[in-house]
Amino acid sequence: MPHLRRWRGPIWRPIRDRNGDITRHVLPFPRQRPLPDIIERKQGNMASGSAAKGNGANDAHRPVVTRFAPSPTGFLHIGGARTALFNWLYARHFGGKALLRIEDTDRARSTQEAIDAILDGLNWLGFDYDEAPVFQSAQAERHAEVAHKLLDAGFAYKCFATAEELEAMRAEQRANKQPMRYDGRWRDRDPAEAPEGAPYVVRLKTPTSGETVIEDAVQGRVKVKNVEIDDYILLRSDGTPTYMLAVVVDDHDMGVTHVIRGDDHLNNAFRQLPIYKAMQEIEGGWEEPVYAHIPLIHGADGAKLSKRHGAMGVDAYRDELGLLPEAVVNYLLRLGWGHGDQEFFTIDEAIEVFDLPAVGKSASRFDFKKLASMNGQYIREADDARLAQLTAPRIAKLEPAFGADKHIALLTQAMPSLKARAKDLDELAAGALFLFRQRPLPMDEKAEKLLTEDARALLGKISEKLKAGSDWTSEQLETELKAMAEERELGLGKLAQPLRAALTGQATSPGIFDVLVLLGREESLARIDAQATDAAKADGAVAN
RNA sequence: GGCCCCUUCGUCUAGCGGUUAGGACGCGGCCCUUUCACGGCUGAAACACGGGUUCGAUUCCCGUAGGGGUCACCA
Repeated sequence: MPHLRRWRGPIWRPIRDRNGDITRHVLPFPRQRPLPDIIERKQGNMASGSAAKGNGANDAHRPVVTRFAPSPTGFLHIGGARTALFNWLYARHFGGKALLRIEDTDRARSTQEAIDAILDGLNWLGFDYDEAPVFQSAQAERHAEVAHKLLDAGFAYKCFATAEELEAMRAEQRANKQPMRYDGRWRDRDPAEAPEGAPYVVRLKTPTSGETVIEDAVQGRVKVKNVEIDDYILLRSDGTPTYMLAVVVDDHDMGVTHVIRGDDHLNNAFRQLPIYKAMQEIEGGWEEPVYAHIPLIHGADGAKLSKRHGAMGVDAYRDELGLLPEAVVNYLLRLGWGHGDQEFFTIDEAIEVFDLPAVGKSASRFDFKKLASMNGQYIREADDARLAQLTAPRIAKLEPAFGADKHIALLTQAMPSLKARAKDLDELAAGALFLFRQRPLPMDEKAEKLLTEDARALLGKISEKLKAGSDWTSEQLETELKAMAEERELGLGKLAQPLRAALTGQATSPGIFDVLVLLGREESLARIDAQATDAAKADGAVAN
């Protein structure tokens, strides 16, 4: 038996900031805490002398801080949504902080539209964050500052190689089947040898011997030889920071203790660690985070989920697929993570039991069928009024006569019998449509088939009988129609199916007595009479 | 190609040396039934392969194969 809970609606939404030329987003949270709080705590840790000892298991001495760091070059897709979920759950589980950072250092590819979509998506899924989101682009000066500290302390150097030069280098490496990486040509060269005023990038001086070990909270112990890590770029020739520098600086400045992200970043961790180590040496207080690289989600065919591969924005799951956010979250939770045989979790249960050791190590495929099934379960458990609200706009698109204000009550009333038959909001809308159709009622093919001559004659009798009846209740109608079927030695189905066709224009619908009651006496009789063979038979639909 | 990661039913997963290898989605059957659903019961369906370690491997180790990720002045 599923343990379901009413989903609480969004608690926050993006708003625009008025000062400056950049439009910012602020999350109006109650949970906000001032930044100095973090800084003090971190310094306290330093003083206590508990040096960052590799990235062991969860460092109990540091309150958990996680972050979700999407780059706004596209919409929030399903893989990002799951990363966000895991980060959020982990923080909530340990009573820590969940933070959000927009990785918009690539100004050319970042768009406001994408930022809005991401915030909107997170909002829809129900994730709240403890501080206003950090915009990475706004930290550029800080990133450069760190780069210069690295430079001054000899952990980084200036590289004057031109783009053409590097391309030639790579071509040669490719030709010789050598690993393609920067060869460190400016690592030990005197900058004075560079042409006067030539542009340069700042590269990190990574260790050339030994190996780096990461105790990943999901992947376990992973080792990489340091020769594999090249001297990558920290600062571009225009002085702007690269992603590799920015993540580390921002994670440090935000006090992030647990970096939970897709395992496409696993290799990056080995490149980022040297920055922590260098900065730790330079100024201290740069404790390495715990890494948790979660496996990617693949499409149904096993290939990486991409834009053209079923990786729609989460808004499409809401708008186009008509799914409930709690179903999407629950499905995502069970992709790559398990808790015994349990399939359904309320968000509170998820917070209660979620932890990293139960995250699997292998990639998983996205299965729409299972998502749909889960969504059906959640629809059946969902509040009727809420479902009516969500369904109304979809009905309006199908039937112009539908008006939410005047029909919402009926829709809500019908919901209990409608929702057992739907897996998403579109099916709900389709199933509800007959209630709001105008006469003459359109008949689908199967309904037409049911309305034989005999059936139409029978409808006439039914009409007579029902007109004579007093109460228009489910019980009363059932009694009358069953009695009628018995009199005529017919199965109830012989009676009910033509009736259903006349009332709904379809061969399938909710229970016939429910339909009768929902439609009401007047409308029901009108629809029956429109199909019944009467004295004057005007073939087909007769408007009343 | 170098490096890194992964491998239980078709799919998502449970299992953490000894199990009739469990659950869920999907699929088949039956029941319920006025239709369609819902619900209930039930069936078919998996440890990639080869070596070790061990009294005993799905489980631990090493290979092979297959899959994935990553190698930018993108993030």
